[in-house]
Amino acid sequence: MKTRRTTIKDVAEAAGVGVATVSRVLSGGSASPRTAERVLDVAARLDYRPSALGRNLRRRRSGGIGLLLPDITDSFYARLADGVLGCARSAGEPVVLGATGDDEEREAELIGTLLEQGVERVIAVPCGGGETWEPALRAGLIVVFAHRSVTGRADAPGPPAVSACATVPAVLADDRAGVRTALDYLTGLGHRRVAYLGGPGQEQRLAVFRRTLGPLVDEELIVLARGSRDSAYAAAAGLFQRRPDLTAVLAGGNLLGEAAVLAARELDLRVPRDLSLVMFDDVPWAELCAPPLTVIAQPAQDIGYRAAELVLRAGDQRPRGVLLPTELIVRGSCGPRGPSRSPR
Amino acid sequence: MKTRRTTIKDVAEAAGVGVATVSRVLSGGSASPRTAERVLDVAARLDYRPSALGRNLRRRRSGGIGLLLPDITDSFYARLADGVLGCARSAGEPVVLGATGDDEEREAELIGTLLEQGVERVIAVPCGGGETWEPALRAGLIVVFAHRSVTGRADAPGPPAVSACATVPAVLADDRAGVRTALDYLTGLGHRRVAYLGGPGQEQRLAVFRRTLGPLVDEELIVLARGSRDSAYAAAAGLFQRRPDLTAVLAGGNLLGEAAVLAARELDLRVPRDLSLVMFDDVPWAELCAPPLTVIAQPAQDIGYRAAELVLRAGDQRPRGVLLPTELIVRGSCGPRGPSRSPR
DNA sequence: AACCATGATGGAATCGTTTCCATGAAGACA
DNA sequence: TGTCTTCATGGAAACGATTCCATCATGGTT
Repeated sequence: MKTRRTTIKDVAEAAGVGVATVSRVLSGGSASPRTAERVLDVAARLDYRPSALGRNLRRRRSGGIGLLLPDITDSFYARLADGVLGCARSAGEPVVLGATGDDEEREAELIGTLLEQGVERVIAVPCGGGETWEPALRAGLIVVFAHRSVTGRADAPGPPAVSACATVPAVLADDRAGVRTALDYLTGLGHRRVAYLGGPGQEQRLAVFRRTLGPLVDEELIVLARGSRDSAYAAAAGLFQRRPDLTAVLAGGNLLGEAAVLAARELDLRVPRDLSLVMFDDVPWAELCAPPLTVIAQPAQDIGYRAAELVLRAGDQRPRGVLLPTELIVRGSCGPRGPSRSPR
Repeated sequence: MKTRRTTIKDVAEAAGVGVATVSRVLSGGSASPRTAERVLDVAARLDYRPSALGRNLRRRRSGGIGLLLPDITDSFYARLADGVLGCARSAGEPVVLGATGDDEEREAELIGTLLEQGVERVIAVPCGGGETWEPALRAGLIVVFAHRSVTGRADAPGPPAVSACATVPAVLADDRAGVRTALDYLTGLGHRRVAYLGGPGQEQRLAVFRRTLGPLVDEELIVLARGSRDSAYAAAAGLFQRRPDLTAVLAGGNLLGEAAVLAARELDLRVPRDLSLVMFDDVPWAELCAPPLTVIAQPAQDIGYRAAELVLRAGDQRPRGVLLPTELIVRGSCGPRGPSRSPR
């Protein structure tokens, strides 16, 4: 009993006009008011919905926005996705979601799938570098980076050629200001041994961390985890055990922050008495935590929304990038430097 | 400098065969080993990737899985989505995501978009009833419900016709057992006035709640919120103020649980001394909360994965549904019934 | 009245694939 | 050797839209 969908041809016949006319009426081309009305009427009566399949083939691209995130399970990326979804909905565009797991290979694979699908607009939190994105750009993909951007890797061999990725617009939170504010706050409280607990793709933040801390920076206090919860916990626990003299931690993401709280609790470190903690990204549970966490809020949803706006407004001269403000929200996880747990 | 993609025709020419042969070789049809090798070789050399656009048009459907969720920002749905993503990736299928906001209209709209795109396989946490889904099913959509299923609304007028939705497979957590276990636990601790804080689409749980509690049930202690955080908070705060005699709450989701904790704190109710709390859905922050929350864990990711399996395995006789186990995880948010705050 | 500009209209080509069908070659069997 | 079966193969027809282009009607201008 599967009844064939009504096609443009059906509408044309029923309205007694040619398919070209129907197409024109429906996509706002020129047509006489009388014809237009009749076509619209018939189309409505037959419940005609143009198939995106035919259109896409003809246009040699499928509408739709690709969205590549490290992990949809991470509250930050989920909110970012929500922003994209919101903007896409008002534009009537479907969103194709892919999780990269912060793995270059998987990212490349997903880009391939999108390309195959004819998706040509992508919003990505990139994990791969130029080697991943340059080919995609060459293939005609319209890309907007969100939250992170592809920086010419310092460790890349060969001449520092200007990467095509540099021309990709990026919607970023103002990490620089965020890190600075947090560090000012912590050093203002008297902390001198401040650790950084980072995740993948945080070169930018790390650089600011180093620069801001200046002579106070201690490379041993900088720890990078991979994307997973386990890895984050291991990094935090390892750091705390290795360096009992540290008095404050800046966690570069809510997963890292969670891990820090857990590890601190496990090692019987009292927050904020023994250890002050500032976390990047304000999540709902930051307030529920004991003590409530002091955080650097990032406008995750806005980032997504703006990125979607940018990627949809292709062709126009697009701004090179957008920097959205962060905000330090002081709750209860930081205190003045107490007596160090084990002074050197 | 946009260079046209290589098409099947290019490959055919370069390999000195017909396009039909290339198509056959690439999709595993019959071909002589010699030809096959040559075609494969040429295809690889030209970096040929078949365009999904052409294929989709011909097949009159685009591969891909539609995923309709109330809110990607909710940790539970995010994990569910992650499960779907995992399964879809191993099948090489793209996933089109849509957020319904638990709004029937938006859901219907999204279904329309998917249909238009030629997506014919959908995993949904439905919010609309038969009026939304029946037309979709009639249009040939292959649907699997996740987490909730469409029950014939008791309040629907007309004869209780067997809805086509009843034939849609559903992957559900064992709510019945979850609610029972939680209630047994709470009543075992001596609680008699147990409230239920619910969200949209929880008829099933609510029914079990009423049945299990039996004569103890108090309709005034049953409060339903809409999907948003604000609404959840209002519901919780309202409930706590209205009925200071209640001693335990079962929150039907992590948003509701969060709201309950917040509202309790705001009203200076001590958990678990003044108020015992059990929350549906184990989220990472449940452990970070003060006190750590006792929860009914649901296998969100599995639900997504299994649903994806089911929707991909169309045609085969599919099981009617899958019921996945829940687990009560006892932490610190429940205690014996203390002296009631204001005994009647 | 002849001519031109304008705008509505429909036929047909096109997008890149899959798949039906006809063709021809090669091998099997009597 | 003739016939029949089997199988690889390529041409061509879909699929459903958009869009180029030629045609035709209309109305205004000289």
